[in-house]
Amino acid sequence: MAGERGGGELRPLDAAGRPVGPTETVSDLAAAMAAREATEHPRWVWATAGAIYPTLLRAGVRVERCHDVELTEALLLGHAGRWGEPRSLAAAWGRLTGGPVPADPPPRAAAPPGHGQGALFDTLPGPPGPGIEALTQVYADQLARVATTAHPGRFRLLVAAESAGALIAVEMGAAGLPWRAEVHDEILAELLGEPSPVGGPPRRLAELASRIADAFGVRHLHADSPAELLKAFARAGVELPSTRAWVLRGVDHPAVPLLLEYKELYRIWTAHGWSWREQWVRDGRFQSEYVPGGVVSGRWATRGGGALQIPKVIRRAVVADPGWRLVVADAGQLEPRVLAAVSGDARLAAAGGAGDLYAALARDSFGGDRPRAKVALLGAMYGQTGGAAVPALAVLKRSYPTAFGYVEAAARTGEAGGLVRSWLGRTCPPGSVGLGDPDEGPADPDAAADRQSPRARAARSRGRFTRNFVIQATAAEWASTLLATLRTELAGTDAELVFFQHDEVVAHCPAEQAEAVAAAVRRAGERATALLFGDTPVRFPLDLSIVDCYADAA
DNA sequence: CGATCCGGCGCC
DNA sequence: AAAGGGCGCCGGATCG
Repeated sequence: MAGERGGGELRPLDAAGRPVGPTETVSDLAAAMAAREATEHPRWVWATAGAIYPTLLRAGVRVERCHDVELTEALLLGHAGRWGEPRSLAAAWGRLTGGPVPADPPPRAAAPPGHGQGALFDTLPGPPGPGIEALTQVYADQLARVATTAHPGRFRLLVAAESAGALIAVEMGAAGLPWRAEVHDEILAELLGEPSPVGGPPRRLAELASRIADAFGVRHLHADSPAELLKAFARAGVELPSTRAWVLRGVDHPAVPLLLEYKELYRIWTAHGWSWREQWVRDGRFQSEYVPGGVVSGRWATRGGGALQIPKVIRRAVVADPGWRLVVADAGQLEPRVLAAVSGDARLAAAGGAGDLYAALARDSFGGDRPRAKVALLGAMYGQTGGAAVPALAVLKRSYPTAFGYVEAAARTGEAGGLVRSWLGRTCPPGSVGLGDPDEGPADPDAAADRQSPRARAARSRGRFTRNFVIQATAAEWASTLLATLRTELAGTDAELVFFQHDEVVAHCPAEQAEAVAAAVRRAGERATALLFGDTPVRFPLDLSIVDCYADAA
């Protein structure tokens, strides 16, 4: 329990969360924790890693394990169908004791490196938080609540993985992703031309903008304004529902290819251009902030810099330090493999034992047509109802009824207003009642889908969400279990985890350790599979690359 | 004027 | 191949 000025309180607990010794007040919490870490390897129970671990890391203290009360509270509240209630230690304490339940503080804004980073550790001495007694009792209560879940063993794994994720997120944020500013500059110059000295669009964008205006026969056109574009197209006799790229691709007009290029480059300029680099890259590292559990499905989110949306062309700027390597691991076909494992469909599981699940599926049931097999499986997991996927979906339904039934059941539950859970017990949020606004809806009244009532459309949308949730959330669990295991595996090496994106992890390590790190990633993948699914025939192969540059990863 | 919504697109 | 699930972030448009 952290106090002011680096002091704090410590209390030893047993496995059930009962105190087994007196509370000790220390003046240097980091030092006291470091000492115990070295000798006892405890699981630290604290309100939340984000509030204390950055300070500890800065003091040179790494901890092996923790129990994150806030993240656990969120998981338990969700499981109990109480999504959205405050999750802080103080709130949990209030619910436990019948005291006040404070609202959670609003999420902090992203803090670019070197600007207000202090918010992470120089916390203003606000009102004193709940004391160590509250922490102890809430922890014991959480353990008891976990034991009452449908699958306590799985939920314990979920809590452990989520808590480990909280540690990794802080460490990864502190490490940063190796980033070569001069390479980034070269990419930008190549794509965009020279930056404008006055801060306007760079040369190639300006040229494209004027050519687009020419193509419409006007003097000026705001090419990044959808409204203006729609008007311009309308004047040219082309009525469009939107200016999305895939809509434009079907339009025959001389401005279209220019616009598509403009959109692509404009995005890079605004989202990952020079000013982005100045804001987010410091001392050769892109420093974002990772938020485990930031997405309802359990995927991580990030705050700042759009770390999970780095365009592929920009990844050339991600380069290992001299003498170091990047070990990049990507779990291929993760979501269909998850479906194979959780559904208990023996035939699909057998296909999941292959290195290429789609190919095996195609051989088994689609006459060798791999693209068709892929469309069918993706369509089943995302809830596709139209287009070319429909006949393929029928094949899937006939040949893999158990797997098909699994996602269908999740969809039906969602459509009926029910909740679904991941394999380890993460629960989807409830749908907002009355979501379907009768006024809204696509303009075209002839389209069959729009003849449905808004209520029915909302229900179908909800069904697609719950259908996907059971897969996406379980995939996130597999990935975070891998990550937690990998972190333990790497404890004795110089490797640092520097990036994690849903089903992909990047470690940065001395070249001579790269093979060992790659082997550790493989072991971590096998361990994650065994921890989640036990003795399953489904394999979860990893595409592994040892590279200098992220863009060179397979 | 700032706050918020929306269209659009990057990633998985 | 089709346009479906999850996000964060940008600029423009609009609201108060």
